[in-house]
Parts: sequence; structure tokens; C-alpha cells
Amino acid sequence: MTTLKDISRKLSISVTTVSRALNGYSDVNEETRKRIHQAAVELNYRPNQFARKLVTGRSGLAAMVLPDDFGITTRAIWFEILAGLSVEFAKHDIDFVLKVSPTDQIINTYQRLIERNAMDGFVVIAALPKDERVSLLARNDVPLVLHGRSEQVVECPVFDINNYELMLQSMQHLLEIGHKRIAFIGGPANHGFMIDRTRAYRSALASGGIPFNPDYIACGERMTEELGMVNSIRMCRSGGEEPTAFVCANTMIAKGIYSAMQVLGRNIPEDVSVVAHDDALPEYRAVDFRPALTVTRAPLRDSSRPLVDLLVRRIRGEAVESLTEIQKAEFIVRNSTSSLNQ
Amino acid sequence: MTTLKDISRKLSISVTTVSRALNGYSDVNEETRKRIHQAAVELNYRPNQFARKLVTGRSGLAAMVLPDDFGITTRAIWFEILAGLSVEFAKHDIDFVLKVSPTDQIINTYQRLIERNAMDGFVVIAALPKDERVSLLARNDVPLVLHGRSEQVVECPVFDINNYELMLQSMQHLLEIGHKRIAFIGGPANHGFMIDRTRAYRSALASGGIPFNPDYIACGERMTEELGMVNSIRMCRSGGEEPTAFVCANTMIAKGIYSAMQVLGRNIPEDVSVVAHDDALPEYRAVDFRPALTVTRAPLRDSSRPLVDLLVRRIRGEAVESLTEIQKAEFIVRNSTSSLNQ
DNA sequence: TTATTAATCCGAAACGTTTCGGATCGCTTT
DNA sequence: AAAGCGATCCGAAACGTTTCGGATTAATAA
Repeated sequence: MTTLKDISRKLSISVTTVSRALNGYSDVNEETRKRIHQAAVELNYRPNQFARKLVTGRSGLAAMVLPDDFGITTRAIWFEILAGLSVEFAKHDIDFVLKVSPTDQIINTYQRLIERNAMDGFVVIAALPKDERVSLLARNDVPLVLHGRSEQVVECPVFDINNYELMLQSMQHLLEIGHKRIAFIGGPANHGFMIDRTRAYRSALASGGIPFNPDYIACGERMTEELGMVNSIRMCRSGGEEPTAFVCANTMIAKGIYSAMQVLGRNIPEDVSVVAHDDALPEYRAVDFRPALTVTRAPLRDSSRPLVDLLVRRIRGEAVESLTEIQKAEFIVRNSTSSLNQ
Repeated sequence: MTTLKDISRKLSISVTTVSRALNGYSDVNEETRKRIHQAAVELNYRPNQFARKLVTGRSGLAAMVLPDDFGITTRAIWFEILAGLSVEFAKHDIDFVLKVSPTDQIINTYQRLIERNAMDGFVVIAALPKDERVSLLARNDVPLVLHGRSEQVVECPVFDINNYELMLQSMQHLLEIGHKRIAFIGGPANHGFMIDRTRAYRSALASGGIPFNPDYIACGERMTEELGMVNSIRMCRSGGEEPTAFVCANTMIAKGIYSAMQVLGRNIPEDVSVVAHDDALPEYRAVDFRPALTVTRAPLRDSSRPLVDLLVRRIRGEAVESLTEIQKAEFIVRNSTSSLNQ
């Protein structure tokens, strides 16, 4: 391991100057900076992160804490998120540490991590309205970036997609082509994105002059095919009037509805229309659905970069006010929606 | 942040003694050790990992490097592995860092990580016979644990399942119930586990007096449903004699074969028998197959603990000779295999 | 000429541990 | 009485950085 002292000795230049040259300070001559840089590559110098942390307080480590029951979604999706974060953090020379914790121990895990004071920051996914993780981190003044909006007024960067808008788009599309009995199958009701989308759902109904029917909305802890299947079947069999269209919180739910409709002998889009929000996971490609699925599209992969950027800027000390990014979803009409022919 | 100095000051005891007390050295009086421990919890003392690393060389960090195309397997499986490792490492107070790297940059990524010298050790999954990752790490004397056996003689701990034995078991079962035309659909031919299983496959055939038929073996880069589907269909349509039994390297391949047989109008197990190796992933439960799948079973989840234990012991300096663990797979006969009734 | 200033450089302290090499003291052994 | 020993303790150095507060020199301004 070559150290600053090695370079210093080789060039007969003080350690201070070597350090300042390598860190781009302005009070070192261009000529000597060149020599120092050259010596650094020759000796294959790598700064010792730990020595640096000791004095700067920065560790070059960022973490994410996951529940071991995978929370609202599936292993594949978590991996997609993790992989994206890992490569983005790497661009900033930050190592990404993954903590998996028993679900009821999440807060303790955060607590211990905070006490150890080894992480420069955290990324927190799937914000709840009053999120204990967020308030704990914020209270201890440790940088975090939040995926999804949180109700509480906290000084932290936020990344989100425009859940309200995208739901509005789906609904307007369905309303325009004549649907009136529109069902919404989504995730856990207490999550930020569900609150926004439910709000948009109701407001779209209202603006269409359609009364809200609580039987047409279903929330489940886990947004899987099964959720879509059982709830769409239930809605179609409930005896009352069946929905003519479904809006789904993701493509897996839509997949479940496709299966259910096949079982029930309904055709998509002739009998029922289906719209979903699409995280663009390779495992569930909306274009490959038969019929191809109409979606609002916002690739999950695209969220890693903004998340990491926001966190890094927060760590660097940028004002939190400027650190909010809301991504627009794209609306793509395919073949799973059609106007009612009755 | 409370430091050793704080405790030292509070108790009027030297920093040295405080450090030695907390680290369990024998040259400190039981009485004062008590006082020190008590003060430590009162002040909520947490040792500064980075200061420690600076002097001991240990960082409390272990890493795994993954290809961004997910290599031989799926996102869900990678996540299963990652989650297991994270919780096991946590038990040893080690933070688990995840590096995702472009597939053609894997070696460079290792190289950089080694140079930075920030990781206490690595876990390397899916060993190749001559594994560049392994030789690079070993050459630089950084601890690693290997999942799967590697041909090269390297000083490193190894964890594996008994691939040769489990393949033998599957084959013997099929031979005993009268099968002669047995196909094997597996993963990349160059991987250690495939080499072992192929060897067992051929040796079982030989011991049954059955000539090896190259048309009955299929290897694919990615062990997915698709692989099982296309290869089983190909084998059944190739014009020659169809296989009466399939051995699959995992349950996803078996799933693909189930679909294929349905398409071809063959019944399992009346027309064809299917055996698979089962990593016990929640997404593909062998008991839930219709008919329930006969398997050799070795839960992937169970591999995290031995992997981490072996690595930790290696980091602590234990002799590598003692650090090998081979796990036995369990053979479970269900309803996907039956004797030939012809 | 003298005072100012800008451009470069550097010594030393600090971050929080661990560890080496003793020091002290009361007892036991010769 | 001297030497040896075991049980406890501690000062100081070291790990590899960053950074504070100057120091030096030469050019510029007064």
C-alpha cells in the first residue's frame, strides 16, 4: 500500500502539499501538481478511506435497510433496485451496503447503524405518510433520500414519480372511451403512492360525475399476480354490476387480472379494459402481454440515478430545498383498452 | 459520539486500560473492568470502526461482486443469496457491500477493490474451473470464500453441495424404475457444478450399461423455464427415440418441461418422468408442482451461514485446510417420477 | 526604498483506536 | 535483604489522512 508519505518522500515534497495537490486545492503550482499526479499513478496510490474518514467524517459508505419478508414487493424487484443503486453509487466512489433485517427490527437496525456512525447516508424506499425511519434518521441528522413522498415535513431530499398525475391520465383515458364502472386494484393503502393514486382515482371519478363505489377498490399488502387474480374475480362475481375496466398499480396485478378474465371467459379488451402502471421490469414486459398492455410507464431502473444523485448532493451539504425530483410517467396506449360496444 | 477518551476521563483511567478492558485483555482487574463496561453503556460508547481499521487493518466490510446481466440465474435468486449473506454477516458485525459491475468489467472491479484495500473479504459464487476472480484474490492474499468447487489448487475456503452425489441419486432412482433414455438439461457446461453433475450423469449411465447419447444432454447459459421448454421439445421432436425421463439442474427448468409436455400432450409421470435439483426458492415450490416434483433438495438459504462462517474464520486467520464444507442434498421422491409401463 | 500582496509551500496537530514496552507495587522465594 | 514474580496499569507511538496557521519568495504598489 502506497501512502501519501511515499509520494512525499519520492518527490521531496511535503505530505501536506501532496494531499492538497491530489485534492485539487488551488494553492499548489501546476507544475508540481503534475509531478505529484504522475508519481501517484506510478506508485498506484489509493487513498486510505479509513484514515480519511477519521478526519473528514465521511466514510464513502451508503446503506439501504430491507425487511426480510420483502415488504410490498418481490425479490426480483428489490434486486432491480439494489443493482441500480450499486452501480450509481459506484460512480461516486461510494460503496453500497445492504442490510436485511427482520421486519419488526427495522427501526432497531437503523438505530444501531446511526449509533455506529459509519454510513454517509441512507436510501429509504416506499415512504409511509408518517415514516418512523425517516423521522429517526432526520432527527439524528443523518442524510437520507426518500423514494416516495412522505407527509411529514422533514428536511430530506425526495424522489418520486407523479403518482397523482399518472393515475389521472389512466382514468381520463378510460372515461374518454366511455367506461363508468372502473375498478382500482393496488397496494397497501397506507403508502404514499397509494394515497396519491387513490386521491386521483376519486377525483377523476368525481370530475366524470361518477359516484365512488367502495366495492371497486381493492388494496393488498403485496402487489402480486395473486392479488390481481382474486380481487378481479371477486369483483366480477359479487352479484352487483361488474367493472368494465381495471386500473392496476403494477403489471403483476394486471397479469393476474389477465388470468382471471381468461378463467371467467371474458375477453380483453372487448369485455373489460385493463390499464396498469409499469415499472418496466424485464420479467413483466407490458408489450409482451396478449393483448399488449396499456400503461403509464416509469422504469424503476431510471430511479437509481436521481436517488443517488440527490443523496450525494445532500451529503455534500447542498440545501435540501433544491433536492426534490418528480419524474413524469409516460402514457402508452396499447391493445388492452377499448371503448365499450354495448 | 463518545470515545475512549471520554470514558477514560470520566473514570480517571488511562485510555489504554479502557481499550484493553473493552477488548477483553487479561491484564485488567475485574473490578475496574466492571466499572469501565458500565461507563461504556452509560455513555453509549460505540468504537469507531475507522480508527480501528487504521491500526488493525480490519474494516468490518465484506463484499460480493455481481455481473449486471445476472449471469446464470435470475434476479430473484440473486436476491435470495444477498439477503441471506447480509443477515449472516450482520451476526458477525460485518457490513455487507454489494457491487454490481458490467459483466466484462468484473475483474477490473475486483482489481480496484483490492487496491483500495477496504474489504476484509469476498464471497465468490458460481465457481468456474479456472476462476480468474479466485486467482486474482488469492494472489493478492485477500480472504475469500468460494461457492462451488474450483479445479485450481487455491488456498481458499470452499462451500459446496455434493453435486456428484445428488446427480447420482437422481439417476439411480430413474434407472431403478426402469428408465433407459434419460435426458439431462442443465446450465453452463463450464461451471463447476455442471462438470460434477455431468460426470455423475455419465458414470450412472455407464454403471447401468447404457451408452451415452449426446442428443440427450443440453446446456444453456441461463437455467430458465425457457431453457427447459425449448430443449425438451427439441429432444422429443428430434425424430429419434424420445427420452422417457428428464433430469433438470433446477426447478425452473422443470417448470419449462412441464409446460412443454402439456403442449406436446404428454403426461407426467405416465409418459415422462421428471427429476430436478431444488434450491428451495419460495417462487418455485416443488411440492406445488402438479404433479409434485421429485427432487434432490438443498436450500440456497442454507448456504449463507456456512459461507459467512467460513469466510469469517479465514479472516480470523484459521488454517485454510480446515475450511471446507460440503452439504448433502436430500432426495425426495414425489409424483413426477414413475416406472415405465410399456 | 519599504510595505503589500499573491503564489507556493510546509510543520504540526488532530481524528480514535491499538499496541509496544515498560512502570509500579505488594508478595513470595532464595 | 535481595531478587523474582504476578497482577495491574499506563505513556507514547503508530496507523494515513486532512487542515490550521503560518513561512518563504518574488512581484507589485506606495
